[in-house]
Amino acid sequence: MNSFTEENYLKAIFHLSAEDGIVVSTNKISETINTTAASVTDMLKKLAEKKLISYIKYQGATLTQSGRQVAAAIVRKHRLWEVFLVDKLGFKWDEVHEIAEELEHINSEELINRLDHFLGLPSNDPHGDPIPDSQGNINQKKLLKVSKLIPGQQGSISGVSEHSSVFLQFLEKSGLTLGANLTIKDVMPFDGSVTLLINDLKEITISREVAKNILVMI
Amino acid sequence: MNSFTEENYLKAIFHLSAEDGIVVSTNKISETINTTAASVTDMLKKLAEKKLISYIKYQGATLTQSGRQVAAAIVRKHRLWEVFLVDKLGFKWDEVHEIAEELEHINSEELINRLDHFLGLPSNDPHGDPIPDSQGNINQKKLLKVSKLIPGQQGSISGVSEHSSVFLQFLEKSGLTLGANLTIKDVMPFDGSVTLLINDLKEITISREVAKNILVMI
DNA sequence: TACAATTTTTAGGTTAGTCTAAATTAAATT
DNA sequence: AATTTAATTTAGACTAACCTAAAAATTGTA
Ligand SMILES: [Mn+2]
Ligand SMILES: [Mn+2]
Ligand SMILES: [Mn+2]
Ligand SMILES: [Mn+2]
Repeated sequence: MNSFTEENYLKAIFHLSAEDGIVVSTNKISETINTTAASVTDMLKKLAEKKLISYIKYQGATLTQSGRQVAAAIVRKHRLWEVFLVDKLGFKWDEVHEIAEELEHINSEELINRLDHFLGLPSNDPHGDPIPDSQGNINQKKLLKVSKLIPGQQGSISGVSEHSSVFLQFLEKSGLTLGANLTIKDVMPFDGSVTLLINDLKEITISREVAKNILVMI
Repeated sequence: MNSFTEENYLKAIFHLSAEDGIVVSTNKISETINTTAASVTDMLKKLAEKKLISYIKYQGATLTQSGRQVAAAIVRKHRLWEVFLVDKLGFKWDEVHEIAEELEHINSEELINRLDHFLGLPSNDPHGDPIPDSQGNINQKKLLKVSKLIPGQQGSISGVSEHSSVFLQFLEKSGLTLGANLTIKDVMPFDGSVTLLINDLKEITISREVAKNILVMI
């Protein structure tokens, strides 16, 4: 088995390689996991030893088949637990991430499969992120940043790329919740702020920075 | 905060002092936690430093007020999660202990109180053990071992003092489940085995060893 | 291409939790 | 009370995960 720490490294590499391409640098990992680069180097050697990553000195790391599977399993658990916390225990979507960071390390196949059924085999977590299946496959729909849209375009909010509590609370307060329908009214050339209509009801203007972190399906 | 390891030591001392009186010996702890006595000594010093136990060299340890509260909180979490696993996810009572050993360390007051409500504020876990309240108070009813009963006496199964999977499966198979009504028919003088009637229906004979580990309320 | 800046690795240490073997203390037995 | 046995502690070491500071490699730039 892998330790909590090893699992967290694998998860970090998983998320970083999804975002940034394939090879993940020591420094990027050290930032996301909040350790020093020296510590990361130590761990990369160890994970390579265990054949969970391939690692070339001074180049970076990529997950192997088996490393990716381990990482996907952790992400699956994280997201299923988030669904549980929101759907069953009534937490808000901005309150569940930290708790899920702990729950994702609970080690029982049986548990997670029963939980999956108990929750009704959900395909997405409370933030719109797709839940990997038990084989680790992810079915990700193509999503667009609101900042990429032009006036007249429509879309429904299907995800966010920023998960901080303040950001999620802001969205909640503004009515920018998962599933909301957006129509782009105007994009200000000066700073890129976007004026849009939510569910054909409420007009709101958001900064480019906010627009970049809201993902819609067209 | 306390580490997983510290929590496990506190829990062990908690359970041992409930069973065996007050002062808990180094060796008893090392047995229940599966470490060497030397390791236990180290940890006892550390827990005493943190004022979670009082510890006298060569004498043994007892929980302080604050140590007992920490331990009770862990037991509360363990038992609530066991209820969740059985009532909501459909696990059998002999399958949940190991998973609860992991879940009991998840650190969120909010989570555990919401879980408590979600489960309907249960007062006992699937094995009949009482669930401490959020202040750490336990409301334990007086229970008797079946081995202490004499022919003619009646009682309902309200707990077990052995939690191994094999034992629980045996009970299940024999119809000796929580809530079953027992009438003592006969106690064999030779080896102490007990013949009893379950729910006025089925007669069964169990060894003295089994009888010692079934607890009834009269 | 040569030098500077940045990134990454190595070297050497620390802490928590564990272990074995030896020493010490307490308990039991003669 | 003396001695043997059992329980407990101490001493010394190990591993995982981390750190800082220094060295090495890579990358960017003049
Ligand atoms: Mn999350
Ligand atoms: Mn999420
Ligand atoms: Mn249990
Ligand atoms: Mn139990």
